[in-house]
Amino acid sequence: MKITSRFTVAVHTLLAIHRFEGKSKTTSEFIAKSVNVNPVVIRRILQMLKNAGIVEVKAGSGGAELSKDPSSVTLYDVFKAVDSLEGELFHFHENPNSDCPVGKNVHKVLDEYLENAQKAMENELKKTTLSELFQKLSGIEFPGGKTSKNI
Amino acid sequence: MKITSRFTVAVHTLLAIHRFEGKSKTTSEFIAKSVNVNPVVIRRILQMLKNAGIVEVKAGSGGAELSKDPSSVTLYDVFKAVDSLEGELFHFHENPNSDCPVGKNVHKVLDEYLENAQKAMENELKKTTLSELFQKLSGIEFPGGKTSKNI
DNA sequence: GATGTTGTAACTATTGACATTACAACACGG
DNA sequence: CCGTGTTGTAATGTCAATAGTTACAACATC
Repeated sequence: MKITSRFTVAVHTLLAIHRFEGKSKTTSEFIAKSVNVNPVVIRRILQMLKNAGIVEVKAGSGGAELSKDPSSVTLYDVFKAVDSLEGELFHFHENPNSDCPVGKNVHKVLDEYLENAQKAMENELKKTTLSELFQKLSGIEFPGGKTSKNI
Repeated sequence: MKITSRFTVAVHTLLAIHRFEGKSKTTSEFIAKSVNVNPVVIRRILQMLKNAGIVEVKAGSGGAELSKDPSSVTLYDVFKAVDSLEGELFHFHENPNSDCPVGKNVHKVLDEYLENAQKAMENELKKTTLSELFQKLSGIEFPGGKTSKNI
């Protein structure tokens, strides 16, 4: 039923990369401690985010940073980068019986509505950018209105 | 990543119950042949649909029928009946480190957007009723505009 | 070159969906 | 009221996918 935790881990990772920019080197091990998973899981996700052009990862020297303006990266972009293995949210049963009028036509009847539902979800994710999330985190951490730079 | 096939199987089942009303006894075995799964899978799903008040199942004599006006049952109702085990579409990683400013606040930052995305999907499912699906199937089977009653 | 990190493969553990078998409970026709 | 066919449900097996873990070569920087 559920969408992989890779998605929330990826967002957490991006929040951490931004939050600790200039303060700590955001290695896979550092991020892994914040998320509370194995560092290899973070490396795999960083790799996917890199392939999507969202982050740069520094092999050897260590650490990762954003490679795009966070106001141009939406939750949908992150979702697609790490979690859209097959692209289909709903799982249709495999072999409806084409000798039955229902089995023969069930895809024609249903597919349209399933696609629309998935798109509605994705469009909602498109509404939120990373910079909004960064600001929201900042607002929670520093209710006085300061940014994390002002510690 | 995917939502269980129980959902599409349930819709298929409801389509079959309606399509063969008065023509064939829609036993779990009959429906199972159309869907192409084990009859027990259908019985379990019929049970869930029964618990949701969507169908009546006749123990002993066999067969199932709708127990609600199909124009009052939406895809969302079916979805909730069979697939909403925990209610959460997204899977948040379990134990973000509360000693880290990101881990401590990641739920406060993200939850709202995840809920909205799920609701957007669910609201889209609420737009479609069973009677629309029945009509659409009929339109595909009988492009001349007749209903299945006119075979 | 020493050190620390990434990139990635290989293997394991765990979970969940679904298939399958089995059988008691039940309804109805004869 | 018994035989037949069906449902209701438990128990078990199978399989795929996620995620955890170990291991190590490739790499960058001092």
